[in-house]
Amino acid sequence: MASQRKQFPFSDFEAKWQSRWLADQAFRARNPADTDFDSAKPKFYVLDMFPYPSGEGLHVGHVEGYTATDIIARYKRMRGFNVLHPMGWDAFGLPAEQFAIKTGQHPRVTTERNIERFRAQLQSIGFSYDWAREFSTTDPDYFRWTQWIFLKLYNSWFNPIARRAEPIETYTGEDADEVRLAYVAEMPVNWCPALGTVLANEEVVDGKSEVGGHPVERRPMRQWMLRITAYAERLIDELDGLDWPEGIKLLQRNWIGRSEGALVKFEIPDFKFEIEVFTTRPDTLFGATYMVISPEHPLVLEITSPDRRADVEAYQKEVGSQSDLERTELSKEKTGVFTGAFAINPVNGEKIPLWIADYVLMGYGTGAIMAVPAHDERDFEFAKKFGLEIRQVVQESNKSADAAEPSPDAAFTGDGIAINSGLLDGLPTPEAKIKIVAWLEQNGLGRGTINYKLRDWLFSRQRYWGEPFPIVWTQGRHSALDEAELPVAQPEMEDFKPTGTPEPPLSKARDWLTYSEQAQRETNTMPQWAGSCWYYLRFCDPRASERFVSADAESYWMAGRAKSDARRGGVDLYVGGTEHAVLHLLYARFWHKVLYDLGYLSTSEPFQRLVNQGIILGPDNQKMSKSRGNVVNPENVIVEYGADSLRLYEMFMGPLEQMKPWSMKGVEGVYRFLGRVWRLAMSETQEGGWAVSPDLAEIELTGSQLRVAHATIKKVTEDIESLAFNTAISQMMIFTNEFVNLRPRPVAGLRILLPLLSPFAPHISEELWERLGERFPGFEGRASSQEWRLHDESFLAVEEVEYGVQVNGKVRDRVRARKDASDAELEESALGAPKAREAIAGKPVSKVIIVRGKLVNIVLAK
RNA sequence: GCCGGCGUGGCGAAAUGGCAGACGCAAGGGACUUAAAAUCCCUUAUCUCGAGAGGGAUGUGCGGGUUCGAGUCCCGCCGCCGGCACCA
Repeated sequence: MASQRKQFPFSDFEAKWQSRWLADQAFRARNPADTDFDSAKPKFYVLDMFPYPSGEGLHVGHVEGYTATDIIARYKRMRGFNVLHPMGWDAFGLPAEQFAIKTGQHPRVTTERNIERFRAQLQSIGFSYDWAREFSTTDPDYFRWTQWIFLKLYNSWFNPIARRAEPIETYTGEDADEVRLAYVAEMPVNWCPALGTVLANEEVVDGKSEVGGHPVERRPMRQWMLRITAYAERLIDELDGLDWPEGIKLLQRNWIGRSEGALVKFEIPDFKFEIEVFTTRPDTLFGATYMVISPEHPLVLEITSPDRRADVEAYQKEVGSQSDLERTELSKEKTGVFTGAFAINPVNGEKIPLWIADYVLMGYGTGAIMAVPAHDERDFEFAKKFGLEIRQVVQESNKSADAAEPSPDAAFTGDGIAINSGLLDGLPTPEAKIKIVAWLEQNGLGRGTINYKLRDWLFSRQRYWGEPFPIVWTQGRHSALDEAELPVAQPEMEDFKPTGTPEPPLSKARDWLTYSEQAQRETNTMPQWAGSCWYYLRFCDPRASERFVSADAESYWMAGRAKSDARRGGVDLYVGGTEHAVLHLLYARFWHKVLYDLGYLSTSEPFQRLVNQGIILGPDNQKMSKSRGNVVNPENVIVEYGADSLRLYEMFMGPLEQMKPWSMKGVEGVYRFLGRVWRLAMSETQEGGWAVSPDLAEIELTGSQLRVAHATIKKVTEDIESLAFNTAISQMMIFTNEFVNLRPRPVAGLRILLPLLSPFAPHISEELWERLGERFPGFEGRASSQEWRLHDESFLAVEEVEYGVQVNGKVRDRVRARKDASDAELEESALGAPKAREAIAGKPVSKVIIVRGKLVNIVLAK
């Protein structure tokens, strides 16, 4: 293909337009504080998930989402919006650090080189970013404010009454360190020896690190945590107003994992205390025949009777040595041991045995459960194995009492009618829940509560290439640095390899470590998520030096359409991959809410509308991967077919959100289409160059040409609004096919087409617009700076419409009718159509249904 | 196992409950050309009747249902993809 004659000389003009756009700052967005700011224009903030600039370079998956947002950005500018369309780099991260360790080069060097390459690649596709706003999360001017936000978290607490974050000074309790949104805790964490760092739960997949697939073990370590659990409720509730895919909202809801239930106190008679359990089925309390606590529960050894001690300790040891993967092995049989202790079931005073078992997790609820084997599958399995009593207390509503008598061979976990349950007998499950919770509360034995699966966010990493914490330690106590001391940069180090122990690499920087005679710096760094948690805010005002973003810029760009509801606002359109459905999007929402609570932001949600682009598969319908050798490099596509073809193809492949395979033949198809657009305006000269076509003439568009033109304006406009780019392109193909063979050819067609095409294929549109302007009037300025033209409905009207004639729903014939034909006329002409008459075959017609402009359905009597 | 999403020609796909397959790819035929490339035109869901012109039947994963009318709505399955995974 490369050797073939080019359809159009894209390589002669694509780079030209790219450098003109840069030189002219053509896509510069003005802030309210700028002198040339136009306050009459509405704003539109359209954002991409900024890339990690890896050594691999840009991927076709990046191009997909970035092209979609670029079309929107260019379109909105033409519709008269003040458009913010920025790009930057999420450049802290493990790959750069690991590459640096391997090669001995400083991560800053490789990071800068990768950024150069990414920027050049993005510019070679003609994206209309405001490059004056570019920054990297690794810039000290940026991470200074990342650290500043950390200090805000550190110096705040969540007031459960007001349900929002407040400055720590408003906390009246004894120890502020217990409630800070950023805190230090000794807890079991995911330690990855191969990477030499701890990882967040979210970064561990199947017991292995998400990056690199190295084994991860659990070990207790002292770590920085962020109290995201305080926001669990709001993070769920405030999803409601967002224009996000329902599936993504659901993923977040499930991740946060809200469960309504009750905390119930079980007295341990041999000791002075009670153990509390969380249950979602308090209505089954009468069926609780034993109790299980997690092997890691702090009270285990205290309650264990002397004769059971050896067994219990052995079991704890066994469980402790297991990896997460082994422990959660699904097919695994239930294990556990009896502690020798008993608990009292508060509803009936029964003494029930207290076991430990690894199916009860310390991290969820209270780390203790009441076991109701008749109505919980796990408890059932456990009870069967260890011969514990199974007592039925809920009866399936549609079964008779006798049928429920014999011990069932499976747990019944659905709703039903309470039986064998004293005061609850006869009540349906939902009512039984309410009644028993009220009873527990009256008797001080428990209370209704809501529990969340979400855990606090493990926020420290043992890495070099990340934001250092603005924290110093003095005699074992942490304290915050003053804001004036920011940024805290990493020290220059020769050796930033992991230490092989949980000691972070920064601990090797002796001079840097020493803050003062008494105080030493915190040596952990922040995770990569930190930088991406607020970059969309910085884009509003990337050079702000007095504040993380100036208030006027923030309130302008993040404002919502509906002034009545502060929540509705933020980025107007955010496009990226589903892989960030829970992590980045949850973390960013959390930070945003904290900053909102503290009064720094004007909206409580960062991203009003979210769209996920689908994955692009290799030509073999498999996920692209180096090992499969099916990776398509966008650079090669640009060389062979040009940037416009790449953009257009990725939008033409299918619906944006759908997964779809790559096809080079498909690229050639849109490339040929662009060739036809080119030849609409240009003809080849004797010398093999191109000149404005002599076939072009100032002639009036015919009625049918006007109809196609306005149908195209309408379709393209509507389809851009609904992100249905594939069908917008189809319509422009129809338009082009209509005009390409006309001689003479009305130049007016190009005046309509080129601006429509310019958001999709900006280079060719600008080039043709400019060259046509040398011969014809009406091509002033640039294609991309024309006002977006709207269609005129009157041109779409047709004189005569063809109707399908159905008999009993089957098309038998077709008739033509005047546009304004009456229903009676339509019916008459349909009944008279020869094929229809044949199908009717003299049978009586019971009714006739007319769908204006479409069809007539003749329904025969049965 | 639970929760989502998706099943339409040879392929990517299109279709406010209203004539299924627009647009593109591939394939076949033709025009132009010394020839090729490029370009342009025609055909192309499946089966079937017909010499032909032109008909007929079937068809949106499978089985039911609602409706004058279902790819689209409802119920029950099957398959693929994604997420969660002992969360009490």
